[in-house]
Amino acid sequence: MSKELTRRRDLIAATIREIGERGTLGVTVGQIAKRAGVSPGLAFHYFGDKEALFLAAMRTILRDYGRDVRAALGAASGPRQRLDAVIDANFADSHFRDGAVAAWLNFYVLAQSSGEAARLLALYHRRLHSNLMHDLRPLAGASAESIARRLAALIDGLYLRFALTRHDVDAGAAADEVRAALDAALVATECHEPRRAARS
Amino acid sequence: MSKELTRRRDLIAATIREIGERGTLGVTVGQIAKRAGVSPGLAFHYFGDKEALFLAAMRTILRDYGRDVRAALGAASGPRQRLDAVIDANFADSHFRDGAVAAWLNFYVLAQSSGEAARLLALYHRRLHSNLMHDLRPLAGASAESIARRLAALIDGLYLRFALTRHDVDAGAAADEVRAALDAALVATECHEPRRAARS
DNA sequence: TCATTAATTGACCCGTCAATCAATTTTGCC
DNA sequence: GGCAAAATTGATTGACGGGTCAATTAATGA
Repeated sequence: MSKELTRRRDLIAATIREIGERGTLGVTVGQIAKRAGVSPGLAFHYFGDKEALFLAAMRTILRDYGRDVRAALGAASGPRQRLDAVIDANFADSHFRDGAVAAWLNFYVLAQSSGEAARLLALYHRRLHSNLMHDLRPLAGASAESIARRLAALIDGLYLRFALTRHDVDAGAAADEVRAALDAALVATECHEPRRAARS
Repeated sequence: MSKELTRRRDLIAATIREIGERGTLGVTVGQIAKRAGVSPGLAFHYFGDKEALFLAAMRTILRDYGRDVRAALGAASGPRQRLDAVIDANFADSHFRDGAVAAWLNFYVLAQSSGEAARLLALYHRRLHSNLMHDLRPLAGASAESIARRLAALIDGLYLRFALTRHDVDAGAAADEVRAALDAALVATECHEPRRAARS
């Protein structure tokens, strides 16, 4: 039984690394199995088919992400610190390591045609949104909803850009950009009522 | 000779639609050719291989995007109006129509392993950035650079989210979000350091 | 020790698909 | 009409990859 868990873990890790290396979900199950030091048949034995293996890998990535966020929140106190923690967690090294980036990109593609992938993606969206809302509400009141939407999209967009720009992937800089946007949004709501958005 | 142009156009249109329908670059050249009302061989005759066909399709999408932006800018006057125009153009219907969304997602995946795709993507990034900078400089001065980076990422992130969320793809709402972010950024810079109007 | 079960292998099947190419049709031209 | 060049076909090839499965090996335990 613990043998099975080990195998599953190994295969999932191999899936992420292999996709990360080749950049595409078009890697073969054989390549993944080989990297896991296992025969191709075993991957099918444990996961059924290739898509299920990939989705298991994404579930692992999302679980790790959730763990990181929770850990960061645990060490923070007060709305602003907690928001910073969420932002930092979204650009933690673990999200750029291995093949997480490539996995995410392929995940987006798959989410268009796979109901399960779409479900998982929606889960991520909901989690991020509710994490932001929790600490944005006390700071921005009625504007919280709109700010949360913007921050979430900004996080995704920055992740995309930083991930796809070969040269220097400095995750810290991305987190700073989000913080700057958050500052601007908060200052703006305090300073003066935005005409188009909700009032604070 | 104009026959060739017609064929190329048809094949490119078919590529975008086919990818849009299936969601993946994993469509076969045969399917694309069939949709274009042409034999598979012809696609290879004109484009060489599948990747070249797809990149030609992306070049078309980017060219259309550039055209939209230029048209919108032509009808605008003053920095703020021009920024609004750029933002609107980025969420014009044409970017969501057909298979543009699916093409973009697969383009991101390909940009990881194809130099040409990466080059094209960088071109898009540069264009967007310089469009934003042109009219942000007079409005935000020294903050322009950072605001432009944030707006560009926000645009990408919102596009992703709106594209991947089946239910309500209201592009206008996305544009409003970007405008709200722009307002906040400008208000924030004004509040922070009440400054004289710009240099350019 | 040996029998039973679980884990694992890897050869194999079968469909698929990118790419080729010889053959055929169409076009353009005199 | 008739001829050369261009356009187009679609059958074919060769490789490849997902998934299966019968056979083999390891673990368990009495």
